[in-house]
Amino acid sequence: MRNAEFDREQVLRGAMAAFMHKGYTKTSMQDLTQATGLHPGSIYCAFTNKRGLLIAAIEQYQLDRNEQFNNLFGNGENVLTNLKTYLDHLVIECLSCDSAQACLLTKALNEIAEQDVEIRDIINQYLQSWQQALTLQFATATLQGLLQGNRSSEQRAQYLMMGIYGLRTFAHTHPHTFSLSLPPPAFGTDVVVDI
Amino acid sequence: MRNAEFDREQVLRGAMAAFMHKGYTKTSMQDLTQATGLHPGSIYCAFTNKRGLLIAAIEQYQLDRNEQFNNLFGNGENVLTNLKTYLDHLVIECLSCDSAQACLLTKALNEIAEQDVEIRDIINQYLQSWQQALTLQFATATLQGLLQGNRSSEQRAQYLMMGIYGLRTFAHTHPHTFSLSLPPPAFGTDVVVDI
DNA sequence: TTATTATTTGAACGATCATTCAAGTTCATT
DNA sequence: AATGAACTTGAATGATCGTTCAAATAATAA
Repeated sequence: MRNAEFDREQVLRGAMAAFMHKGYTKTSMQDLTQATGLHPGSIYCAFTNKRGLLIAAIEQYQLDRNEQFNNLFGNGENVLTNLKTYLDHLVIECLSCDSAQACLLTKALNEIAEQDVEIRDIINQYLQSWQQALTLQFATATLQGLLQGNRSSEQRAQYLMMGIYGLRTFAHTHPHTFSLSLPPPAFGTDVVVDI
Repeated sequence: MRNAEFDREQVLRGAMAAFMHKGYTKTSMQDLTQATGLHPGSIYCAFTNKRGLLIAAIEQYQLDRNEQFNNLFGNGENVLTNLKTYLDHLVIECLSCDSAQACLLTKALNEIAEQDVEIRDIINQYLQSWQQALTLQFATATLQGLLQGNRSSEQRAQYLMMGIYGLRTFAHTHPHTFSLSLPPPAFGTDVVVDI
């Protein structure tokens, strides 16, 4: 017997960065050997495929985002405060303007959703669980009497997801002048109570 | 002398469809010869490049969208009514669930923005002019006393663009059950007055 | 009609792609 | 130490990619 020499998470984060920067199709195996430090044979041994590496990278992306989410909402703070800081972090991330500003899930969804149903379903499942986590936060806020109006928590979460999608694309359209131009209205600090 | 035999618009619409369906990188020249009816040599004679064909297709897309926009807002109707039907059309288009539901501009922006600055700038210029057209509509509505609140027309247009981006991505995430699940709250008929 | 010029055709090209595989290496087990 | 299974290596493979080009064709101008 013999164990793999590489650090799986480190490899997957390298692949993530490559896929986010160039997109799936344009990222060559040569790019991936450089980004992961693995030779082609090792990649195929561990992940079957270039496609398998993408799936594994997407899974790791989801795990990382999930941990980040739980770290933020795991404290006993006010739910609305947490939601606001969550959105603030998102806006800041979009402002940073590097290739990591794109969400690997939506980026991959845009590129290959129509070609690969299996990957599309995986991505949609992750996005759905993300939305459900937001729904749970809204439900908690409602129970604590922090929210008004008669919209359901599901609706609020769904609408917030749409807003986040829009924010990310919007950031793409303003790669340089995002911070100089008008900040997206009602995002960051205001949007939560508006919803 | 000799003129081209093909119908330029028809060719570009075929290329548009191919690029929207498979994305730029995954659309091969073989796909394009089939989608346009042109042989490789003719494509290179008329558009220089595969890249040149994409740029021309994007331009045609913008022209088509622009004409559609002007047709809707060119009547003397109430501006808010027009805005509402505009969004209704957008929602219906997203519901249709074919590959044309994606906007070629945002799709190309997602795929190659980071690799090709020139194309990114072209796309952003088109999106910007689209946003300015919306700004003009909001300004007209404001002059007619149809809108309340103290947000500027630029802010409203910017926010609406973000909403449209979000709606399109959201439609991607609900390819089958979009109409069965909750319709996106406050979109279609309500969002205009909310903004 | 003839000369000229542009377009069309489609086979061929080199480059690059994802993938394979046989040889070399390493470590857990005996 | 010897064994053997799993991982690593990186050159080789066939396929496909975008692109080219010389010959054929067609339309305009003279």
